Amino acid sequence: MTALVSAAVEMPAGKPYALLALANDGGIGMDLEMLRQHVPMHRCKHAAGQGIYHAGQPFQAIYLVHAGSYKTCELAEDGREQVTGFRMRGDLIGVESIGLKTYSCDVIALEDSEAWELPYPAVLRACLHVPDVQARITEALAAEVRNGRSWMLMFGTLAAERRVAAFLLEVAARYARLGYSARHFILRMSRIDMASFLALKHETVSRALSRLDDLNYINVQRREVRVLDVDGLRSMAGVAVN
Amino acid sequence: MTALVSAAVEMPAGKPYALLALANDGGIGMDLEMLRQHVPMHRCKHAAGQGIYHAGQPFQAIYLVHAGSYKTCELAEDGREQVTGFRMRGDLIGVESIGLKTYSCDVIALEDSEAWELPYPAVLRACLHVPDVQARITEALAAEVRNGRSWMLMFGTLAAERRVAAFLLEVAARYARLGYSARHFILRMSRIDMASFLALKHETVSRALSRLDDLNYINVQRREVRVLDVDGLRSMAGVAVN
DNA sequence: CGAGGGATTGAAGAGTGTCAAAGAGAGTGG
DNA sequence: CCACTCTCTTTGACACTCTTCAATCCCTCG
Repeated sequence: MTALVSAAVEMPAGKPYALLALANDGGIGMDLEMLRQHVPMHRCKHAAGQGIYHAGQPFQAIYLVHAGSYKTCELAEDGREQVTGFRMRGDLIGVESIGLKTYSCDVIALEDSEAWELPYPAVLRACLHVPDVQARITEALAAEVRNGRSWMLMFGTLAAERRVAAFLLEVAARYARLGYSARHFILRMSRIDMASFLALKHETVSRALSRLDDLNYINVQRREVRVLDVDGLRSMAGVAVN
Repeated sequence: MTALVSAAVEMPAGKPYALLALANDGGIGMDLEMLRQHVPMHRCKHAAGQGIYHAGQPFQAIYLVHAGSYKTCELAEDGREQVTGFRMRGDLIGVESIGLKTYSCDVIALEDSEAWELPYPAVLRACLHVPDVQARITEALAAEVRNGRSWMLMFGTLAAERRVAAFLLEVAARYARLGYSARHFILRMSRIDMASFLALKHETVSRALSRLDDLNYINVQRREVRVLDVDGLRSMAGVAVN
């Protein structure tokens, strides 16, 4: 059973990709090979739970997720913690710290994952030699700002259940964009991480998922999700059903 | 009384400034005069309630707030609405829409205000001729991403009262950065806008302010705020008091 | 096989939201 | 200049969602 599921949703990490995508805002086209000529890319593997970088460490590079998935975490002085996003294949990590001496957040692998390290000085040099690199980064950052604001809209206007529905639709859309099934997938993050991101408690998330299951909008068993009624989810998330 | 207050907190809009600051992340230094040589800046006045631009209109320019204040609003397909930020003198507006054909949100004046329009094609040209312009915009965008994430941390981890306390401290800090009093200021936005931004209802914001008043952390009368106990506010907002 | 973390579910309580009413200012028109 | 209107704000009472605390179950990993 578990093996079957894995086969159905496993990511073909070896498949080459030519898009540099960021967050949830569609692919940002850039010729990876051209970039590679100017920027030495180091492959970095991370075990589940391991960090790419932590807040306070010197900012030296940005990262491109190659396989697996990561969470970004914001930390407060008094110990409060907040998951601010999840990154998967094609997402850029670390751009939020551009302009700072040190990284502003933590990035932690949710599973065994791999990211490519792009030393920032080399990226800056590439901006001068490779057309569009600078513009792409700018647009990617703008997309990330928009992304954050659309999550604000969700937090501010949707109740718990609807928030969870919106989250599932977003996850499904991201899988679809990567070429995987939007109808059947495995959540990479724990209920606790999901709850933190959604500004809820993990029990509330669990209950919301159970209720979506009861409504036959989805079928959920621990981290495995099957979407049964996309329109039901959409109307719940406040998205036009057409 | 009202006149006295106005005098105490009025903004000397005529005072020239040499910093291009964005959002809440400190000033981004840039030589405005040098920029002006390459970018024609049109002064745009907006009456209270009037919009600079609305979601869906063609993206043609970014704006630099010169006087007054604005709110940015995100809109959902089903009519839900969310205030995502407040902008004041020195803040850049419109950068979130870079890379799009149309603006992604609404920007509305909270009072009679003035913004300088910077046509985006001219800004792009300036990037080629004026050193650092591109880098400044990139860093400003990165700062905006960080800013959004720190608000996420606040939403996700602070209860209503503490959220309001954090908001007041942030407003105070912004006034201080502009050279005004951090101890005595006028909120430019309605309780409803404040509540939307904080993901609360306006009655809850009103009650939270009343309670902060009862605790003698602040003194509030409609939109006029006096900060009496900064440390009290800070500890409530989860910020180190030292 | 046991240990431990993650997930689910229940019951009770706190914190916000909702609904309603009333007061205070600002702006308008007579 | 004053009365009037309208919006914004405040406050109360009550309802309800979400959180808290707790117990149980399940899966994974050593």
